[in-house]
Parts: sequence; C-alpha cells; structure tokens
Amino acid sequence: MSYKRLHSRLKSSNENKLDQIVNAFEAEGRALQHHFTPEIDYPKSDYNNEIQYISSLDEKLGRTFQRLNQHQRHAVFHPSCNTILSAMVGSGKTTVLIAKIFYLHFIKHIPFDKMIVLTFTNKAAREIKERIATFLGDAHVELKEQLRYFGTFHAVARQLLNEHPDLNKIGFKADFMIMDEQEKQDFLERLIAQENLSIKYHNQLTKRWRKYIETGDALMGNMKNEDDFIQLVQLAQTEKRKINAMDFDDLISLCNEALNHQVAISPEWIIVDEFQDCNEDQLQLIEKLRNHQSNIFVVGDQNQSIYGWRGSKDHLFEEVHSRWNTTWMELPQNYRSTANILSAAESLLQQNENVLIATRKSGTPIDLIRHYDDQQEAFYLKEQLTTIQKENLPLDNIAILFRTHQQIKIVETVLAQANIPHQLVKKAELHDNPAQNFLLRVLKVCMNHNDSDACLALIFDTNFGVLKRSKRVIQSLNTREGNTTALSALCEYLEKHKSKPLLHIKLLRQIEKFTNEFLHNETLETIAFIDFLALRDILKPTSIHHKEYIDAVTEAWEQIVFFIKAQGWGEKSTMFQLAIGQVVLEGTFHINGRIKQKGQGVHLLTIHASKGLEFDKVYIAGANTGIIPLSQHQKGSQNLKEEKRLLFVAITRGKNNVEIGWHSQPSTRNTEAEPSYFLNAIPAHLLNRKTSAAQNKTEEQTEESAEWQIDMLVKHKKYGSGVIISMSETELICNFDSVGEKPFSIAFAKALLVKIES
DNA sequence: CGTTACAAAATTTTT
DNA sequence: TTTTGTAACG
Repeated sequence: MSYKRLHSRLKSSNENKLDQIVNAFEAEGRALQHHFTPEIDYPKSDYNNEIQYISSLDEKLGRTFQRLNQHQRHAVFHPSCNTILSAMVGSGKTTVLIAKIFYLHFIKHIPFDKMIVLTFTNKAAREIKERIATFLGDAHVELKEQLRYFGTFHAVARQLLNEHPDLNKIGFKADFMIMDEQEKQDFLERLIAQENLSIKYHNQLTKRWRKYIETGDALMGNMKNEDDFIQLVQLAQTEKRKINAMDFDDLISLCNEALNHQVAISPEWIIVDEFQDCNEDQLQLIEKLRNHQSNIFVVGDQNQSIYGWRGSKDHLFEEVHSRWNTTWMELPQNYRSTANILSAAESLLQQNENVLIATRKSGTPIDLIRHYDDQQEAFYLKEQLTTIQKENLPLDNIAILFRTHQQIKIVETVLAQANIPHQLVKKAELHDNPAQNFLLRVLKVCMNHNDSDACLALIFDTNFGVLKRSKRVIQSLNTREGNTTALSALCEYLEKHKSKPLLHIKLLRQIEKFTNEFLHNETLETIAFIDFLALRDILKPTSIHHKEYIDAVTEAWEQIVFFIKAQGWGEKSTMFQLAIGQVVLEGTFHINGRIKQKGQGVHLLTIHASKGLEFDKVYIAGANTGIIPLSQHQKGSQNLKEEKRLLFVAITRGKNNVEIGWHSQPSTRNTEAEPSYFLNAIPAHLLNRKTSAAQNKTEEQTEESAEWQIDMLVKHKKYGSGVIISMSETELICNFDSVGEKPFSIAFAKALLVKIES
C-alpha cells in the first residue's frame, strides 16, 4: 500500500476505520509514523594504530581489541563524551560494552569506582563483572569494592543510598531493608487489616499504585466512589519510614530524591546496557548522577524493545539524543544468524532496508508449518526431536519459543511422555523453595526486630507457621507500647494465647539474641547456626521433606557466610544486612556470582525469556494471528508494534534454522485460523510454507481409531457434549449441541474427546 | 442477598 | 472476544 493510497483512504474514512488501516499497514511491515533517523557517525578509520599501540603496552589487552570489527572499534575508541550506540541484534553489544570499560580503565586510566555501569538484570551485571575479574586474574581482593557501582539499576541505587551521608533527609536510616513483591503485598495487607481500611481490587494493588502515581487517579475498574486507597498510600509512605524498608520502585525513586540533597559521588563515566528498557525514574537517575564532567555511553536496540508494558519510556533515544547532544553510532553487523534468517527478520522492522548486515551465508529459508492444532504440533515436535535424538545430535542447542506460558504445557507433556530431554527456562523463584523463603523472613527479623511484616510472615507461613492470618494478631502488634519491639510483642501474644510452650516462641526468643550472641562469633558455622535458631524442630522433623528443608537452609546460610567473608571490609552486621538485601534483589540465595550450570535437552521458553539468548535451531510454536499479536490488543498500534518486535526477537534467536508453526484449527479462543499476519511482511522466497508431516499413522493411532464409532456420544472440554456424525481414515466429524459440526484428526481425538456412556 | 448492567482486563516479567 | 469484579437496584 502506498502512502498516497493510504492518504486518500484516510481522507475518505471515518475515525473507526483508522484502526483497520493502521492494521493493514502494519501487516505490510511499514509504519504509519515517521521513524526517527539520527545522523549516524560512521567509522573513518580501522584504528589499527591504536590497537598496535595497545598491543605494545600489553599483548593480552591488545588481543581483546583486535577481535573487534571497524564499527565496534569506532564505538570503543571514539573520543565522544556522550554516545548512543544503537546496536543491532547479534552485533556483539556486550563485547563492545566490556571493551569500552577495558579501554577506559586500562588506557584512559579511569578508576573503576569512577564508572557507573548500569544493567537491567543481575545476569548482565554478573557477566560484565566476571569478564573483568577473569581478565585481571586472582590478584584483586579489592576489586569487589572497586566495582561497587557496577550492577543493576536497583543494586546501584541501593549502593548509593547506603553511601549517602544523610538518609534522614528522605526519612530513612542507613540500614534500610528491601521488600520484594511478596513482602510489599504482605505489608499493604497488614496496613489494611490494621487500620480497618476498605480497599477494592485487593489483588491488583501494585497496578493501582502505579496508576495512581502516574495519573493521580485513585479509581479503578468500575469504581464510582473512592475507597480508602489514598489513605493507604499515605499510610504506607509513613509506615515504610517507620519500619525503614523500601520496595523495588522506591530504591530508584528515593535514590533520585536523595541525590537532590547531595550528590554522593561524581562519576567520570556512566555506562548503560539495554538502554531501550529505561523508564522515567531510571532515566532520571542517570540524569541526576550526571554532572558537568560525566561522560555517557549508552547501548541499546530499539528493535528489541519488548518490555514497554513494564514502563520503558517512549521516544527515549530521540529525546536523549538531543538533550545530551550525543554522537550516534551503530553496530550493524550481525554474527549470529544466516543471511536468510536476517532478511526475513529485517522485513518485520519499521525501516527495513539494509539495517542489518549479515556476516554469514544465506542458509535455508524459514519453514512455516501448518498444523491441525496445538496437539498435532506437539506430536510433530516430538517426532522431529526423536529423529534428532536418534542421530545422536545434541538437543541443547534447540529452543522452542512460545508467546505465553499456557502454550508450553502441552509440548512439555508430550516431550515428557516420549522421554525427550527438555528444560524449562524460567527464573527460580524464592517462594518455590519454602524453607529458604521462611529463612529469609527469619534473617530479616534477626536484623530488624521491628520488622512487623517479617515477624507476621513467620507465624503465618503456610508451611512452617503456627497461626492463620488474622486481624487480631496484626492489631495486637500495632497496639504494642512504644518501646516494645514487634518481635517481643509477638512473643507475648503467643505466650498469652497458646497454652503449650511453642517451638515458635523458642525461635522468636533466639532471634532476639541472634545479632548479639551469634553473629559476632568467629565461625558462623552452619550447624551452630541451625541449632542456635532451633530450626530443626521448626522445619518439620517428621516430614519426608525434612532433609530437603535442612539442605536448603544449609545452602542458603553458606552463601550468606561466603558473601560476608568475601567482602573483606566493614562491620559484620553491616555485611549481613548487605547480604540479605542482595538476596532480595537477586531473588535467590545464590549471591556470589554463581556459575550457571547448563541444563540438558531442548529449551522451552517464552519469547520474552529468550531475549539475549541464541540457539542453533529455533522453533516458534503456535504463531497464529491472535497469539502473535495477542488478540486483546488488536487496537492501538503501539502495542502491535511491540508484538511485532517480539516476533523479530524470536526469529533472530536462531543461528542456522528457524521454523514457525501455526494451527489451522486453533483450540484457544480468540485465535484466528491463520498464521500471524506479521509474517505477510516476509518475502515469499524467504518463507517455505509446509503442512505438518505428523499425520502419518502409527499402529498406536490405528488402534485408537477403533475406539470411535458413528453415533457415539462424546464430550469436549470447550464445546460440551456432541455426537460423531461421520468418520474417515484420518478425520472424524462431530456435531456439538453448542457450536455445531467440528472436524477432528483421529490421531488426536483421544486427547480432546471423552466418550460418554449412554 | 441475588440479579442485572457494565467496564475493564486478559498476556509478557525484572528488581 | 471472554472473564472478572464492582455498582446499582429491588
């Protein structure tokens, strides 16, 4: 569709039609909006002289720069004070970021603690720090301290707050605690119970909170009258200061506030990874940290911006480019994928002409495979993987990508039945480990006897608690006298209301003595730790899981001790507090730069989780219109663009081979029986359309067909009851009371239909 | 307290 | 498009 034709259609159409036209335009892979194109600063030199000079100083260092291509060298050596590096997918963005840090430190002699390096994930932060540590070898005990401004936005914000000379100005004390999402929810629930507030949309408090902060609107959903929400917000602000705890968002916003009072450090360089994911607060943090002598180096890829729903800022690059007067550089060269995969992916982009430069040969086209439904697709995948397995080829380099978690289940089940090794790629959550989750609360109370929420969490814990969550307990803590701690108030409550001496009273009494009597011991030995807190009795000694619980607690405590000892500076209790904070920030007790052990088998993961990863072979499952993009955002092109980038990210994970599957009879509602219309933007010669080969009957399936007969009454999960009206070799047709006639492949009918005895 | 009407959310997930 | 949850009404 040409702009002219679009223009004339726009003129003659009313408002309602606009969305359709936008969609049609999207389908052709072009953008309605003008896309921002800055003036790109191209490399004018191959920087061989610089590299020769560096090699003469240090051969090992020289080699790290030698490997870089011209664009990458340009980004590293260019003297610009403010740089935006727009790094295309697979162009070695992390390599350049690390090379830049090396260059600044070893050649330009910038001390590490004069650099602030910000990432979004712990994984990225860890990778950068580990690369530096590896390069320097063993000789640097003080490296950890020097790298204290290398980390996630949240970790660095916490560091800055910890170092701030006067946190009283924002109402906190230096040893503040961090609340994770669960703790924040508990905290708010406590306030609601304590003050007898009436709050609608209880389970969406975080969402309401964000909305209120952003728009000032305290209403939600169908609410016509205000509830006590505003009161809760105000109450929470004071209570957080009273208990000296911040949630994740507070770390950044309060750090910004604290920096208004006094800039704690003056960085010479601020370096940001995945810059496209910055939200308003994070951008503000960068701006607050900047002073007249700070240089900026931000790296990102707007084409991989898939976290808009988490609040990344619109037009970020454009805004920052003019505000900071940056030099704009690009890394166009992709080393990952075959040329065919790249051109196909590129045709999904807004500006799709030669943005990506392929390094590798053309390779095979992308296969677009039609399946009957998700069941058949799962069987197809099973067959394909079995073949690969029989040939003794590795399965670890293969990934199956999904838009939603829901989609994963069926493939997982089928692979499990067929004994094909597979692994779910998902972050391990602390609350999946009940013993460690409980231990975290214990340690929090050890540190802060007034942490009412951690105290209550201990006795309300579903696995190891004693009481059911009730207003009475919560309010009894609140009405305690001024000089009584929450911990001892809780002890008194338990002693008064429970006749038998309880394990939990013992635990609470030991917690009271923990810092003074245990933490200052020389050894911090694990067995002594478990015994001191009498944890053996709490962790269900008669349960079959008891050993598992003890092992989890042992592992957790060893990590804490290792962290405290590795720091090598500061007070033991300060280090203890830092360690607990780190556990909350990383969502795990593995806080000492864990070496990620590789799992076995095919990776099953969402497209979001696949960002930053690469695989030899990538299969994108169930890529129907209605899944990519999800049906619920058919209107509003901003969301659609992000969904399209999601498909771009998915395709560009593949190194050698990409397959996309879709369903001709999708079983999920709101899913159209068409492959994602985004794929229309891919030229025909790059897309090889096929029909699933998983229809060939096995003996097993022939047996199954004997189970079905004409006139048999059956029941379907969604369509309800119906009757089989016709049958062929491969297909049976069933007439349902609710929706009429539906065809089913005999091979999969067993999974979908249940016989009804008449 | 049950019914009706209606509006908005649903999906992705790091710290 | 379906599901969910609130407001309003009797």
